[in-house]
Amino acid sequence: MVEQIVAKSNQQSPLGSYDAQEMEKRIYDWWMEKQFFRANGDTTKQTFTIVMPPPNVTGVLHLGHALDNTIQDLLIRMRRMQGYDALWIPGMDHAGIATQTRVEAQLSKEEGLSRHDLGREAFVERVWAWKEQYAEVIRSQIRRLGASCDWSRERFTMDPSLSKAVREVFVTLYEKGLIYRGNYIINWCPRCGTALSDIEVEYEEMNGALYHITYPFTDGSGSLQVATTRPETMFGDVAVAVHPDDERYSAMVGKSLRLPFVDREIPVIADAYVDQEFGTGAVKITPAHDPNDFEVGQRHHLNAINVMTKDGKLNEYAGKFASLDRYEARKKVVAELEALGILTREEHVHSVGHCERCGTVVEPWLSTQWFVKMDSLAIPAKEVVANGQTQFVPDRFAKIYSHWLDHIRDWCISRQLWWGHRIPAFYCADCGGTTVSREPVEICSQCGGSRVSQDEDVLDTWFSSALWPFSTMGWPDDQEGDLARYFPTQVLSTGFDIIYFWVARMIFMSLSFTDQPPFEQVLIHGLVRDDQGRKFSKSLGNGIDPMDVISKYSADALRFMLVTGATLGQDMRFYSERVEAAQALVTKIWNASRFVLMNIDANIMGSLPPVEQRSLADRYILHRLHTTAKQATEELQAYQFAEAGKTIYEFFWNDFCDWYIELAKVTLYGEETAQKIPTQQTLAYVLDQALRLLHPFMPFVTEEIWQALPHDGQTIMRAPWPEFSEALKDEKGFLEMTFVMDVIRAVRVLRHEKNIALGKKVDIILRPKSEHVAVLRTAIPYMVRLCNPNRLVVDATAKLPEERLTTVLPEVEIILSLAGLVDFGAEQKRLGEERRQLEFEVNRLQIKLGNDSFIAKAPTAIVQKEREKLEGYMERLEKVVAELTRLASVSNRQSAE
RNA sequence: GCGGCGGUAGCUCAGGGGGAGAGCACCACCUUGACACGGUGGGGGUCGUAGGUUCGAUUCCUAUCCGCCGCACCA
Repeated sequence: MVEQIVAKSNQQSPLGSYDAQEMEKRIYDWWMEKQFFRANGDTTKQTFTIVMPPPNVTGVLHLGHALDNTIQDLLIRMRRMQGYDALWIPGMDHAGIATQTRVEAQLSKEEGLSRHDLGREAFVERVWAWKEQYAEVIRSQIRRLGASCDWSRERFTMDPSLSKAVREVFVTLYEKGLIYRGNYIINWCPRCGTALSDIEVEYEEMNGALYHITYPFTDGSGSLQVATTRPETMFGDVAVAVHPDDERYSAMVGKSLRLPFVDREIPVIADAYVDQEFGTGAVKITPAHDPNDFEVGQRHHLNAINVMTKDGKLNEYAGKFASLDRYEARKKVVAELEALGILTREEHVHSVGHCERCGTVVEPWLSTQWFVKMDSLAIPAKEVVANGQTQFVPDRFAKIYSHWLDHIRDWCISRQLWWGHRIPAFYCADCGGTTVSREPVEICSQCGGSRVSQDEDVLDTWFSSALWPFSTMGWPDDQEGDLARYFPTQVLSTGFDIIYFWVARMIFMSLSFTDQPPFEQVLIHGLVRDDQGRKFSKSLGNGIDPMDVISKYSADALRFMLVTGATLGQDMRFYSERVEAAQALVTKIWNASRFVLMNIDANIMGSLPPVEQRSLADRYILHRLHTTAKQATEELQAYQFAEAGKTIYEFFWNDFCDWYIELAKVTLYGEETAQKIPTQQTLAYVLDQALRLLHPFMPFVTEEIWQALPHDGQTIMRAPWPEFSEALKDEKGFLEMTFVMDVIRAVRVLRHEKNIALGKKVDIILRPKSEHVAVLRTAIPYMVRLCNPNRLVVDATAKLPEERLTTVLPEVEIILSLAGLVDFGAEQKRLGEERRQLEFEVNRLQIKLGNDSFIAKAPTAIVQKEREKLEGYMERLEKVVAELTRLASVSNRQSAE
């Protein structure tokens, strides 16, 4: 017994007008209040975990963060709906140099003070205040994006427990001999006043000069010319090197040269490092200011003379040039050497290292720093990627990763900053001993003296970031809770620019301290660029604030645009037109949902109508829904976000809105009441399921609509993900409806070509092959609504009127009849064109099928398919030719009259 | 120098051995009771170039040109 319910077409929709800003805020607040983001620890469920790459507390999020977070949220939401205990850990990074620099700039601007004026303790307090302020800004931005991360587990790299992890790792590595302190040449940023690691230096090609300087021999036997780009470092020269095989210089090896200005005697040495072809073939050796020279110096047991101060000025070793800035000094040195007639110059392009943070030219500088010994750590890190335990997506990034590890050098981890994790090393003023300790040290471990002080420096920010996947889960203190349950994580999503900085380091640290790689898959996405393909940068002023985009459109639209804007690993351009297109989809979903809500009765649940009550259109849309769910799920699980977005988009817009809703109107607005309930049920069911598929892309609008629909459960966030069910597969219904749709489309095309407006009724005669008669008769109500016939005849042997328009589909002839309106000449021309095209296809296929090697070698399925195509074309051609023949005789008769 | 990515419709991008797709833009018609951020139709591409493999190449291979990006060297 089916209760008769009449659709109330004038019923007020529970959905009002679409107001993204109000709605998105309200829904996010509600989600938070209900704690839907919390991983619940349900042990009957499998876990799915992502740690969010912690944004720097320096400032605001950009579109790259928005993309990264959307990808993660998409995955987390899908997995949560699939029944996983999904955990997404948010947090922030203290970003040592960057944050300190920002606070220093603010301090200088607002109070005219330097950090030294304030003192370390007071300055660090300022940075904490800054951190609190920006952390809140960043949190609110992440929320506006709709991120369903577990805020109850938010972490900061300088939280006490994470700081403890840092000390634990440092001390352990030290004890294993993998962390050491030493006097080595490092990259120094004179502006930031700190050491940098190799990867914090960015090389840039610059126009410079290669200077040839003549150094005289001390014995008066002439001179030797060296070539250098950095004459100002000559005060640190301790030798001149030539290649051992270089005959020009072989007699000079072992002799002494006199260094101009400072009159120091330096030897000529032979070292294979020298390239005979370059410059003069003689290199001045300055171990304190060039990494290669440093090595040469070590090999030859030469002293290293540091001639520069921390801020990039020459020191007392430079004699009268002391206290000059390095570039000022270069000018003066060059001028004086020129005046002495012992310098010449040639133009020279070379690459110069710059500080990644501030752009200052870095100085290779000899100083005492802490290092991580990398060779042994790199081996397992390479191995887990090589053996597939950890996969990069796209996998080409694995090569970049491995290449880096193959050529890795020790990691300089000390930074001469105040903001960060203070190095847990303590030095004794009495015995000079070093104590490295997890806890504060009062007494020297070596001499028992009490005059100990902690190392002034802090650790590289990336040292703590490297521990993020496990330090956020309670390591080292709590290894039974989250760590045991949620580690290792499943996916990491990040940009290719931090594969070395972060991804590689997390992998080797996790392997060292948890014996597991930190994630199964690493998704690498490209950069978001501006509409001209340029990087966003402050200097270009082309930045786009994602929050502005959300304010103008919606987070749902921004998310959809970002995540469908490019293939993973590929850069994308940001076009507001594309956000508009995404917004159009959001609006379309909204409006279609309003239609559904207006047309279903209150007690219609989103359950399916019984099979026997389903109309052809119902069967069609259900089949499409389930193939869409299958395809989209596969695509999402393969991280093909753009493809998945497109799959769902096409289903929703083309199949559901353009076709199904229009077909549903036939029953909803029709007289046949028995069909109304199944139609309503189908509408509600399909919309519900489609919203679930869309939810990871556009969480807000889907939640809002889902709440308005009849539903089970509290939130769409935890509604089960649509599964592809074989029971709903209905290939036959799908093909039959598709056939009907082709007929409808053909009628519309014909009407359009002949300028017969849809409002004008015409007689329509369909002459299908006998096996299609039943389907077409069933579909008469659809065709009545969508083709607007005066009279509609479905009959393979229908008698045809003289005045008619014909179009031939593979299995059916379509005839429009309209007395007095047919232009026989124009019709001949139109069908002539149709014939031409059909002949072209027939010809093409005949050639193909006439090719013996095609028949012999192509897969039989392909051959079969081509044969069927040929058959179809030939049948159609035959009918078109017949109609043309008829038209010819009619027009002959007419002209004869 | 080594390696990678990209070159497909006017624009932005998918796709990928069996006569090429989407969005936007464009043209025509349509204010039909969810939606003009809409509907119905339509035009538009020798898939960078040249070879090769193949029955068949836009897709695979090689070379080449153009654009972009890593890495290394650079006295």
